Amino acid sequence: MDTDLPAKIGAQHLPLRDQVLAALRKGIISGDYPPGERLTEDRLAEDFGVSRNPVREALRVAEAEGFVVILPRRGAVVASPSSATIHDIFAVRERLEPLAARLAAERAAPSDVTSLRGVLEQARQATENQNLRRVAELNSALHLQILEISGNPWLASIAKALYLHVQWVFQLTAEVRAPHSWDEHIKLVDAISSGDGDLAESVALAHVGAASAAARETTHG
Amino acid sequence: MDTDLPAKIGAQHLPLRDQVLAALRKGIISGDYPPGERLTEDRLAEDFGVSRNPVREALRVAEAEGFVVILPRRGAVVASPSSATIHDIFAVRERLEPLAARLAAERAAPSDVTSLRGVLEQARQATENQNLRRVAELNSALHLQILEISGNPWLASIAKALYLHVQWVFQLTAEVRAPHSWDEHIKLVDAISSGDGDLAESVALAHVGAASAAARETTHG
DNA sequence: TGATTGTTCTTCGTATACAATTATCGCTTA
DNA sequence: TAAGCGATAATTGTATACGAAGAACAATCA
Repeated sequence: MDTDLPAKIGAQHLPLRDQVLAALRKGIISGDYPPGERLTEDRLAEDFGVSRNPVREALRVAEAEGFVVILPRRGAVVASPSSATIHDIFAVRERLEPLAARLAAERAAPSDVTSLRGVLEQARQATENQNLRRVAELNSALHLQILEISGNPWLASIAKALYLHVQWVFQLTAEVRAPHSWDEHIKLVDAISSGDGDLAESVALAHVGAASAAARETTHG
Repeated sequence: MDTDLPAKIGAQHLPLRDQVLAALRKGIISGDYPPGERLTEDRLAEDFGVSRNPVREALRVAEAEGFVVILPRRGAVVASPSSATIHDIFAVRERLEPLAARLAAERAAPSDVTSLRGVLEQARQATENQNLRRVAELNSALHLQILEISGNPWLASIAKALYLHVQWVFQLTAEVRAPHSWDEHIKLVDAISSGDGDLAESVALAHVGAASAAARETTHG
């Protein structure tokens, strides 16, 4: 109800509900709010220093996005992504990310390719410096950028949401695959910059497939 | 605030926000709230006989689902699905519905197959009776049922949302393709009941592809 | 032990208030 | 008449309070 708000949430000019939603997503993905944790409206309102109204609106959207489960009259709890869930998500990603790669290959402007190669280069450096956190960030950035380049907002938005959930689960277990997935990323960017949609699609499929297999091992193998 | 609420929204025991969301979706898809229409909170609150709070929560979710666009400090307007949008949606559906068909073929229980064939039979009768509205309903039911049978909730939820948008756009233009799409539906159910995932996937791809082509013709051809 | 009751916590919805912003409309002026 | 300007109205964004209903859990009683 007073000035501790910007400190905790950031002094943007976005509606509070959006700031709360962003903070909530971040808190959940980071493990700050672990799966199963009860999220009472009062508690979140206090955590973020806002009233209950923006919290409630943020919770509804978080539910639609699959981050929380709301039981009527009982409130919200952080969702518990099971291995079944992660398997289901990968099944969808295996269809969508190859499509995104194909579209990206067909539509990428030279500046897009330059930008993708920039990410690859930064990742190479981060790998040399053993900065795994940074490598993971760049991994994410690369995928999201390809989604944007695809030029299909529905595809981008859906795949992005799925990708967020994958990040969430992997952060909770422990990402191991990052290092050698970069060979695949290089091939993927090469395919996109070549403009060969078929090639980009098949490389992306192999890439997501490998990630999916690794996920299976990590989560219940 | 008084007793005109259950009359307009239905006396379910769901939270009002969910009832409002359902009514809002329905109003938008039916064309009751046409694209571009301003949806002020007070107006919706009056329409549904509730206060602003449940309306606001419903609007946030409707925005996440792509039915309305919310401009900060300026309120919500019904989204305007352009031909670009519908093209983008079909591009995604062409990947997801075949996957759903494959999974359904691989997992369908005998009761599922019976249920699907029941829908087909009802559709045959409705077609004989020239009941086009009913045919459209059954069309929708068949697709949604296959999504359920796929057993992948993420896939089902995403594809369902996309399908709703397709229905919306087609209702606004005028569905013509319904009659001869039922040959394809029969083939699809046959493929699913045969348990042949490859076949089901390719039939579904052809089916969505045909719908996509028809959509292109209708919307800007 | 097992069923019932009662207490407490929380959500859900309503109502209200008010600041900030945006839209509207009439008025002035060129 | 057309354009620009300013006052006014309408709407959102946020906060707060309150009552009702439901769920969980403990205490009571048969």
